[in-house]
Amino acid sequence: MTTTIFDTRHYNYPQNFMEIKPKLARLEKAIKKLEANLIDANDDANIELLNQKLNSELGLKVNYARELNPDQLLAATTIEGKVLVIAGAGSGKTKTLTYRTSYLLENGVTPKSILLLTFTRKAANEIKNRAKTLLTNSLSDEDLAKDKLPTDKRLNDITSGTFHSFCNMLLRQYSGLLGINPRFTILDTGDSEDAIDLIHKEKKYPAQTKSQAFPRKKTLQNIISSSRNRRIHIRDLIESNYPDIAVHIPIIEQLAVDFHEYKRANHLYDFDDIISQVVRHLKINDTFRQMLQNQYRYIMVDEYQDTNIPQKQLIDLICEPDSVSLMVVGDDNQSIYAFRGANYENILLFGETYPDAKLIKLEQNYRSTPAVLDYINALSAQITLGYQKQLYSGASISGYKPVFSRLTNETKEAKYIADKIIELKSDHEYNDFAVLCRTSFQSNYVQLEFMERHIPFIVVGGIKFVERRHIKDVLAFIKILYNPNDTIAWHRILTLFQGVGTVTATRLTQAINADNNSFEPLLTAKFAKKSEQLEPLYHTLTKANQAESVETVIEHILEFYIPVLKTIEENWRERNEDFRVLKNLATEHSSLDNFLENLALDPPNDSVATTSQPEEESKDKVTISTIHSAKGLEWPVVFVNSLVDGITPHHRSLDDFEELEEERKLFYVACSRAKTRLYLTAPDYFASYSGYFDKPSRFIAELSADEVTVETAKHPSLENDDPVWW
DNA sequence: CTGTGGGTCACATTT
DNA sequence: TGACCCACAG
Repeated sequence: MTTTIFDTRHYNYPQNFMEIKPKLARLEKAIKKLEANLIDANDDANIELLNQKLNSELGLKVNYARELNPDQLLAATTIEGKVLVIAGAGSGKTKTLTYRTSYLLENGVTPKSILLLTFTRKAANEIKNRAKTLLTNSLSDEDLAKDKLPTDKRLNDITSGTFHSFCNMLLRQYSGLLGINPRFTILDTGDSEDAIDLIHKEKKYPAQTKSQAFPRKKTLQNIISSSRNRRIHIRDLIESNYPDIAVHIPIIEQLAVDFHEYKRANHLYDFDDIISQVVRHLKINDTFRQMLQNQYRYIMVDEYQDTNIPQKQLIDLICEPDSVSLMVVGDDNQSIYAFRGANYENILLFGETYPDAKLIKLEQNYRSTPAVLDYINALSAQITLGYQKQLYSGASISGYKPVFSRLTNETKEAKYIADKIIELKSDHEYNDFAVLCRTSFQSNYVQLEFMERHIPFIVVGGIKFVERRHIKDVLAFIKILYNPNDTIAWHRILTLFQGVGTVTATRLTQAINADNNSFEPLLTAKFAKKSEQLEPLYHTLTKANQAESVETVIEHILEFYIPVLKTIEENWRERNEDFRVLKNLATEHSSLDNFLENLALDPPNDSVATTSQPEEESKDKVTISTIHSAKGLEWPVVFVNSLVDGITPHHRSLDDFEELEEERKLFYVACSRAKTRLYLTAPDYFASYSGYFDKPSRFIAELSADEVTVETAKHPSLENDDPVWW
C-alpha cells in the first residue's frame, strides 16, 4: 500500500457508478476492439513496412524517417483508411500533422481535397505554416525553379479551420444549393440568451404555475443548447438535471421550437445551428453530401476527444465512403469540454464506428522532464477509462519533482507564486512562467499581487473582449448593416435610448422589416417622438451603409455611439481604449461579414484591459490563464493554484462519476503543460456562498507521496505564523 | 409602456 | 457579489 499525503477517506466519491456501468462496458469493449488493431512501431512486421516506406521515399524532398520517431512516422505516412492517433501530451502531435500534410502533398494529393479541422484557427494556421516551411526548405533551387505552383500557394488551397468556421463557410458558399440566405449573422451565447428572453416575453406563454419561478434566460439557453449538442430531449434533460423546474417543461419545449423558427425567419444562426444545420443538409440533400464527399478525400481532425455529437455526425457523413481517408487525432485523457456538449465517448467508440479502423499511439514525450512525467503518468493511471498509455521520456536527467505547497489563504498563495517567479527569474524569462487557474475568478489575487510586485503579465480566458458591453453594442450596429433582419441587434441598439423599451423596439423592428428593410420607419412620427436619438441613428446608419471600409463604418458608428455611451456608463474613458483595439482589428478585414465572422468564431482571447501595463510593449510576460485556455500550450514553469477540493475538482461535479472524471482530466491537462517545474498550491480554506472548502484537492491526495515534494519552507514575503496543515 | 427599487438567486470551463 | 426578475408607479 502506498502512502498518500492526505487520507483519501476524507472525501465523498460519486455514488452513481453502478448506473453508468453498462455504458462503461460498451466503451470498454470498443476500446479493446480498436486496441487489437494497433499498429505498433516496435512490431517486426511494421519495421518491415517502415523500411519499405523509407525506400519508396527516395524521390521525396523531406526525410520523414529521419525527422520523425517511428510512431510519428507511421502516423504521418499512413494516408489511407480510417485511423485514430492517440497523441499523449507533448508527444509531437502538431509536428506529426505537419509532416503528414507535407507527405500528402508530396504524394500528389491535391491540396483542395484535404480538410483539416482543428480546435482553433491558430492551430490550423500553425500546421499549414510549418508544412510550408518544411516543404520550402527542402526544395533545392532547381526544384523551386521547375515547380509550377509555389508551395505556399498550394498550401493555401487546403481547407482548414475550426468546425464552426468550416460549417460557416459551407453555409455561405452553398447557400444557393441549400436554399438559405447567405447574409446571416451569428448569435453568440449572450445574443442567444437575449433572443430567448425576447421570445419568451413576446409569446406570453400561459404560466403553468406561480409557485415555481420560471428559469432565467441563461439557464434556458443552457438547456436548449445542451439538449441539441448532446441529443437529449428537453424533457429528459430537465428531469435529470433540473428537476425543480419540471413543471415548466411544456413551455420550455415550446420556447425551444419558437426560438428555432425565430432564428430561421431572421437569418440568425447560433453556434449550435452552424454545425447542426450543415449536418441536417448533409442528411437530406444528396447532391450536397456527394459534392463534399467527392471534394474532401483526405480528412484530418485534431482534438477529436472534444468533439460533440453533431460534429461527429458531420465527420461521419463526409467520411461515409470507404475511399475517404480519415485520421482523427486526440488524447482521451484531455477531454475537458463536456459542458459545451463534447462527448468523450466519440474517441472511445471510434473502433465501433469504423470497424476496420487502425490505431496508432504516440507515447514519447518531448516536453516534460522524467520527474514531471512520472507525476502525470500517475495522474493518468487514476483515470478509470481509456486507451492504455504510458508516456516516456528520452531525457536522462530526472529533474525536479512537482512541489505541493499549502498556504494560509489566496493572498499568501499569490505571494508564494510571485516569490517563486522572482527567485527563478535569474534563470528564466517572464515568458517561461504560467499560472493556471480552474476558474477565471481564481486569478484575481494573482493579478493583484503581480501588479504590486511589478511582474508583467497577460490574462488569457475569462471575460472576453467581444463580450464587453460597449463592444457588443458597436458590433450590433454592424450586424444591422449586414443583416437588417437581425432583430436581436436592433433590440440591443434601440433599447439604449431613453423612452424606447422592448415593446417599441419590437414594433419598430417589425416596421423596418416589413418596409423591405428600409430605415425610413425610424423617421416616422409614430416612432420618432419616442426618442430624439432615432433620427440621428437613421443618418448614422445611412452614412455607414455607404462607407468604403470596415474602419470607416466603425468611425461613423462611434461618432453616434460614444455620446450615447457617456449617458449610460460612468467609466467610458477606459472603454475608449477598447475602441482603438476594435478599429485596429477592423483594418485587418476587408468586408463586414468577414469582420463579424472572425469576431464571432475566432475572438481575440485577451484584451488590452487585462494586461498589466498596456503602454509597455514589452513582450516578456507571465501568462495567467484558465486551464481550459491553456490546452495545447506549454511553459517551462507552471503554477496551478486553488487546489482545494470544491474548486478543483469543482463542487458542482462532485456527485457525478463522469463529471468528476472530467475534472481529473482537467487537472491532468494543467500538470502536463509543465516542462521542467510544476508548482501546485492550495489555500487552507476557501469560503463563499457556494460552500466552505478546506481539504486539499483529492487529485493531490490520491497520488503516492513519492511523486511530489511537499513544501513547508517559508518564503520572504510570508509571515512565520503559517500553520502546518496536516 | 418604460423606468426603477428592492428582493432573489446562482455564481466554471468556451466555439 | 452582482445580474436578473418582477411589481408597481408615472
